[in-house]
Amino acid sequence: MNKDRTTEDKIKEAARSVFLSKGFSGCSSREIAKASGMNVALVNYYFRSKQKLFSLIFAAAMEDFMRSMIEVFQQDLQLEEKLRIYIEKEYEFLSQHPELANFIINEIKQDQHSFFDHAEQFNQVRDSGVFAEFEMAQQRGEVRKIDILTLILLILSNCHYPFMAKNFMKEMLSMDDNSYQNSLQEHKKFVTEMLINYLFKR
Amino acid sequence: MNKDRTTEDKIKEAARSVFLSKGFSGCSSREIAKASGMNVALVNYYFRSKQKLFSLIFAAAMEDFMRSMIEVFQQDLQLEEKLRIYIEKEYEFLSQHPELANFIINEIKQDQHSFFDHAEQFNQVRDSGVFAEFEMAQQRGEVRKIDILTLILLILSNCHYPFMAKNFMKEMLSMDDNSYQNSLQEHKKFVTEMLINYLFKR
DNA sequence: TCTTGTTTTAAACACTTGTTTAATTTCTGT
DNA sequence: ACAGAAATTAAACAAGTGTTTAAAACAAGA
Repeated sequence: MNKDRTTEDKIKEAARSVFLSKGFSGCSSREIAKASGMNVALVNYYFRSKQKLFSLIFAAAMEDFMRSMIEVFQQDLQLEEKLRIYIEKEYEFLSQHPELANFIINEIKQDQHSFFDHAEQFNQVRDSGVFAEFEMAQQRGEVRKIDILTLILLILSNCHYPFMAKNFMKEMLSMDDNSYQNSLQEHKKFVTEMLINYLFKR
Repeated sequence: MNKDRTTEDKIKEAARSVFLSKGFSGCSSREIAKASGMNVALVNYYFRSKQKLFSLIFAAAMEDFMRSMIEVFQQDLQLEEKLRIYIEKEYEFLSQHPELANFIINEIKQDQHSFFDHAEQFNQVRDSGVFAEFEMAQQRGEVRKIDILTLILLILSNCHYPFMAKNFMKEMLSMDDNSYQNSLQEHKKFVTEMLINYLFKR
């Protein structure tokens, strides 16, 4: 069991929740303070500035966001299995953190002069060797010949977008939240099948 | 040749540019004024409020964003041709308006209590009859049996996400803007092939 | 109890926000 | 040239912004 959450943790949790749903420019320090039950001065007492607090939250969110990719790609598995498991994990994870994809993609886009470094997670993906692995499988004729960007885009598009465009899709098809979430479970199967069919020769 | 752009138009163009790159909450009235070479009072003189100006820009952007979908789906073509042409048009359009997908998806997401109505464009999509057409083709056994949400998601994911995640992908794969744009032209072909292969039986 | 350091608070700071005012300039038709 | 309307401006408004200050409340060890 946990001890009482400290004030610092309460603020951090509130900040995460507020930042993720509204973005850095969409909320104020006072809103975060109020959401945590504290006042503005405490936010800066513990974290020095809104920007520093945000950087903290963003870095943690980035780790979460990239975890399944890094973990699965590093495992010793057949490429096809890696893809299956990654899709499974990503849908499961994003179902529980539906705002994360939007948050990361947006804040990276806005981060004009690279305020924070996303380098570490990206390096881990590159260093996992999965790209080289894919290229070797291409040479053995096991997988379709496409470039790495296309490969990653095919995968991430179909994993991230369904969560990022939730409200857009809900309004276009007049769906409620529940049936959308449920339908995504079905969608996951089609995405998996389509990608495997397309990428792997048999 | 155009006459001189009026002040109203200058402000509207500046507003579009600023709103699209920073979002509603990411910019100020004064920033828009400055970008148009005018001052703050003029912005409200012509458009009454930041919110009203934004609604105007958003509605126009929404029309642009949905145009290819509506136009192509309404045409009298085979389903497979519709898909081919839609992907082609969407990539061409988003290449010229790379910020649009992000803008629409985000502002709809933030629009908690449905401030503006996106209903019209969505209705036009539904009224195009393309969904019923797809379901009939399913019954004739010409296309794979999947629900409409999955169909639309498969298509939009692969058309929108590559533009929405541009900076994210560029950083992950250490690419510059030029080579990314070029690679997307290749990507388009793979997406088309994959979707057609998967959806249509032959 | 007193002291020292930490945590919390209300208040203030300077600056930005969206919006409005009232005065001035520019235009237009007579 | 003049009058009335439209366009433009600088300035002001109240409210909100991120951040800091200085005092108060609290904790713990002597």
